[in-house]
Amino acid sequence: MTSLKSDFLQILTEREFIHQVTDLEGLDAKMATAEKEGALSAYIGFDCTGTSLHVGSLVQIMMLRWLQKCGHKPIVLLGGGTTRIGDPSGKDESRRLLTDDDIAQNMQGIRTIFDQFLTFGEGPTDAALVNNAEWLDKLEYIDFLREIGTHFTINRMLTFDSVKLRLDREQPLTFLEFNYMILQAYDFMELGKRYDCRLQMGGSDQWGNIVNGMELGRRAAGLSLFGLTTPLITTADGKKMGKTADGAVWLNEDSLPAYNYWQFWRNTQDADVGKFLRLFTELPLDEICRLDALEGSEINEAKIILANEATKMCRGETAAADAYATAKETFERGGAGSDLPTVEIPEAQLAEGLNIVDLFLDASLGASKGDVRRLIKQGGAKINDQKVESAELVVGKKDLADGQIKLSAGKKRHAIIKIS
RNA sequence: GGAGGGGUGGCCGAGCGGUUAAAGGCACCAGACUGUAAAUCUGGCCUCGUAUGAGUACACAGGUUCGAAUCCUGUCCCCUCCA
Repeated sequence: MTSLKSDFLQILTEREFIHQVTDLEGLDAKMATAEKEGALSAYIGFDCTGTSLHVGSLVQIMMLRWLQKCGHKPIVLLGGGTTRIGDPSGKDESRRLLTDDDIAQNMQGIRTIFDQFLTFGEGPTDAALVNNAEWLDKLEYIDFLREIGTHFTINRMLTFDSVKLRLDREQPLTFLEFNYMILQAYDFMELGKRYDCRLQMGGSDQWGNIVNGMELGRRAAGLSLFGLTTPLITTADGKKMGKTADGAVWLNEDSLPAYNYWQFWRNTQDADVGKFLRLFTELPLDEICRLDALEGSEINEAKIILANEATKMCRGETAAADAYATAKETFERGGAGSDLPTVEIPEAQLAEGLNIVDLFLDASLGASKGDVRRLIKQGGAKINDQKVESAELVVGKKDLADGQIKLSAGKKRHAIIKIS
């Protein structure tokens, strides 16, 4: 592999962040100069379709973080404007339109995530958070068409995957959605003009959109722009990363408690440990190399480090430490750590006695009564680490140990019952 | 506009009058083995009931029949071919 002159691209390459780059040498030269003489600005756009982002966006966020570390300026572009349209890329049907209130609320949630990963401010390498509604909402239709629309041919737009997918399947693609790519291209140009932003990064599905933006920037504003995409991150068994059966792995504490976030990383399969350490932690590569080489049960050490590092970055030092302590207490000593999900029930109710099945349901350790009964029948239900033998069991105050009751469903799911 | 095919459980997909809560696969849950891996094996996987059982369910609404996912009628949606 050729060695790169810029720290940023060197790191990204070594850690396997890069899928495609429009002009690697050109960009490398530019970044290398910028690293000596002043920051280069680069941006990644994020949709505001939910109140949080999930692990799928973490690769992009990590790139922005590295960018900042290497002395450049990361720009987080929130799609306050474009989310009003909805990106058709990779979707075979239209999404329902979000209301402006939804979008505003989603932006609020997403913003807090970036505060964890980046340093914002006014300085040359401080991150900036920009909302594309700032310029998109103000567009005048005819002016826009004359200024921007002339640079796009329908012939070319029809060749884009996002469009082709719909047309091939005879799924409707509305004119509204058809415009998405133009607006994203316009974003890039606008950021180039306003913030001297030269590089757009994104997932591999954004390649087309990014290239469009570069071309528009060149034609309409004479800017020389660059694009870079990351590969789609999959797990060793070929699944899209970050989607578990219970749903997405969210980055916001409100959507997913730190303990669960930690557990997600801790449960990484062996084959993915090295890859994840490279992408989602900032440990030095030789350290990662050492950890990745661990075999047998020793690799668990690497998984713990992965979980600690990833959680620290996303949720902060304390949250990571608590999650780790709880995991240690629960799994290594068979106790009950304080970070486990806790449910409070009134003292009177417990004094009367509660059926074990209902208790499990209250603690969200089962989907239905039948589900909990099955669990008990198969020997997966435990109360204070004692196997529950019968679904008839009535739980009362006598079961309190240290003022709480520990329930377990299988080896990994635990909950604490406390008196309110 | 014309002709044909189809809509089944989280997904894929069999069934085409009774033995069908519905084969098989995937996903998921538990157990065993382990390392809170992976792979494998075992059991489970609509709801309620300890259970014999009951209630819902095969796009939707009606009908035929002792009995319907299976037959008929209407409605909605999808696909393929022709114009």
